[in-house]
Amino acid sequence: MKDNTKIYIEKLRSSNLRPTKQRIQICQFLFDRDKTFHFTVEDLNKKINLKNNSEKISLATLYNTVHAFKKAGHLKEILINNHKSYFDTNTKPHHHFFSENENELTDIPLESVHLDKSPEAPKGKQISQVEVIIRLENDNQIQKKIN
Amino acid sequence: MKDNTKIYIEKLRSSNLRPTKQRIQICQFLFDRDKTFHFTVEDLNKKINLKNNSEKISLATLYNTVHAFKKAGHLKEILINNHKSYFDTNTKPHHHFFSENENELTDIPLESVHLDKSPEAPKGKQISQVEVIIRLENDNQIQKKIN
DNA sequence: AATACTGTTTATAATAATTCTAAACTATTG
DNA sequence: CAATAGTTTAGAATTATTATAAACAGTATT
Repeated sequence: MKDNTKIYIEKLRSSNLRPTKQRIQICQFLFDRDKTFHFTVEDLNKKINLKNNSEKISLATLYNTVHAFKKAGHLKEILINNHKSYFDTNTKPHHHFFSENENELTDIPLESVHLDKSPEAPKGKQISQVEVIIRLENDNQIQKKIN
Repeated sequence: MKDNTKIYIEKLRSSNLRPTKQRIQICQFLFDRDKTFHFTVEDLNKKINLKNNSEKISLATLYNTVHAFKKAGHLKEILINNHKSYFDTNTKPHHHFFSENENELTDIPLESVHLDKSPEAPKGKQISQVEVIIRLENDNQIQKKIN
């Protein structure tokens, strides 16, 4: 079991965030993974405070930290439906599937979407981001059986 | 001053909605316009109840009605940021600019955006909608003056 | 037109996600 | 180690929305 503490302390320092024990713990929870992790703050609260037998991290701290990480570019906020914000450990630009039935986000790799036509920004504005959300619903069409 | 009342009564009836005076009034407010109208329910509440010297329409009714209209296909819900739902009188599929500074939506006509590559839906799912949100920020780059 | 039926409106309470507040605490700097 | 400035915390406040249940209003039936 390797200890990434130093790495996260560095990561935090370089973002002008003091490496407190809460932040380090959150880093480990969020970033010690192979796969991208999608979550709401409420998710994070449940999971990080259930899993850990150590002291609880307050909800306010989770909000603060997640926003600080977002500001620092370590998390991307994905602005989706139903008055919930989803956060994503994958900060590279990418697009999303959104399953309306499960209320769940999945990444779409950047390279499997391409826009060959897009409007210019209005005067005084510049494009800061282009986001494609492909909404999915359960396939309940009549299935054509072949056999 | 033409009276669209009958048209709206028909519209409501054909959507299985009783033509109540509140609903007719909301129809007139929303649909007696040339341009597309983007609004939140809170917006609608302020505007419809300020403008009118007639009796106030309760917030709950505005929520009910807006959702009923959405269900009936007369409004489109656009799921944007900050736990706010914007509604749009333009129900044709189209895309949006979202100005981060003003927190404001603008339509992008369908034909000025085109995807020439998009992923397939996962098994058991079908694509219900593709939405492109182009986020804008104020252009505060150094302006190159030409004269 | 009176009746009953059912959908609708309303004020208010409830919920959910998030932000604010102010006091206690902790990392950093000198 | 003391001063200071950033951080955490519980709890209150806020915002958008939905639920509730009583009063009300269209509609259909007679």
